[in-house]
Amino acid sequence: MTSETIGANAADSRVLTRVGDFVPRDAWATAGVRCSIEKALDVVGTRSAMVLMREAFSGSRRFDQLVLRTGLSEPVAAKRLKQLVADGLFVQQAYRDSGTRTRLEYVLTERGRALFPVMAALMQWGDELGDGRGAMQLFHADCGEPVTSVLRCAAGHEVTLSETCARQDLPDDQG
Amino acid sequence: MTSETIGANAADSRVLTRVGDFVPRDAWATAGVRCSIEKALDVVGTRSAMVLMREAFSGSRRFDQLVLRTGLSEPVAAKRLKQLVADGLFVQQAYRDSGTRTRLEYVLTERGRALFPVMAALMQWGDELGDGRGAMQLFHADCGEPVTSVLRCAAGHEVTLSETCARQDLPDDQG
DNA sequence: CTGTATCCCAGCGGATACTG
DNA sequence: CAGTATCCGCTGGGATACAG
Repeated sequence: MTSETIGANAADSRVLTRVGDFVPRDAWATAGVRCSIEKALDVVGTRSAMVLMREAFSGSRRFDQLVLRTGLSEPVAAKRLKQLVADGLFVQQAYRDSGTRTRLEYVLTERGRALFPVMAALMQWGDELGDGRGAMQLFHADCGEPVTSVLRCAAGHEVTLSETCARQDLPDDQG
Repeated sequence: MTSETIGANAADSRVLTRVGDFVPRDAWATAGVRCSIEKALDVVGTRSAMVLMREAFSGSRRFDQLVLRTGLSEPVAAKRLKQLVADGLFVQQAYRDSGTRTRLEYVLTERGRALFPVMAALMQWGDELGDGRGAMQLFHADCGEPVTSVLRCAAGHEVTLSETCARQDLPDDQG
């Protein structure tokens, strides 16, 4: 069975399928809707965007540091940072260090910080590629245990791929 | 403090920093190591790879379905699928439907399936962009509750960004 | 049905030089 | 220090036509 009603919260007219089954139709393309994955990739779909976010999570805030530590060229970093500010992942905040000059630094917004689970999951997946050189492991500061990205439902269950269903919010003109 | 020892598991010589603090140096570039993020992006860093994975998780296995439902052109889909097979995210499996002909279908490997938390996290993040059209919500099949991507430590604690530390495995020649 | 071959264009990203 | 201007090569991706 490819489409069914599972659980009270899902009892509506929208498309609900077990992940791994077929969804009923070419929903995205037919509806002229960009799916969430594509919308996300419009913002962080480039290597430069991702490595800048990575460095931002590592604490870099100043332009020269971001350039140095990402290995990007200045023009690329500047262009991408400008786009990321426009997309609301960074804000530019004035700050002044010991000297007198006031400078701007790139500070993650809530939307930018919300990308952390994506980065963590991607990092975890990337660690398992290749020889393990350059691996980065995350830890819980409070207890020291390693941190992984998992799927969890609102009832607190840890959910695997095969236990997951998907519901698409399609436009009104869907039959 | 930017570098410290937190918890027993982290008590070694590698770089350990609170996420959000600075790591001590330009570790990636200096060491000539591609970080896990970049390694992951080498494989799934393109829009075509991501939408093909999305459709694979939705159950598409045949070439024509993957082409139709991703909206990619055949040449792009073929090239990317070939690369994803080479990278071990898909295997091509023979199957035969009611007719007599044997065909190949693209089946996710364990490595491919391991990308699901990334896709789920990215989908979740992308849902919060824009007008909500095309949003896709995941549910736990067993209880119907919505599923989200979270960070969890081995001790079972749910971990936020500010509670997370990172340890980098740098090459031996690091001082 | 499952691709391949060819051609084309747009965008990413690097190098270099320059500005406030 | 924090970018901008310009130029250029590479790759991603689409269109079309063709092949097993």
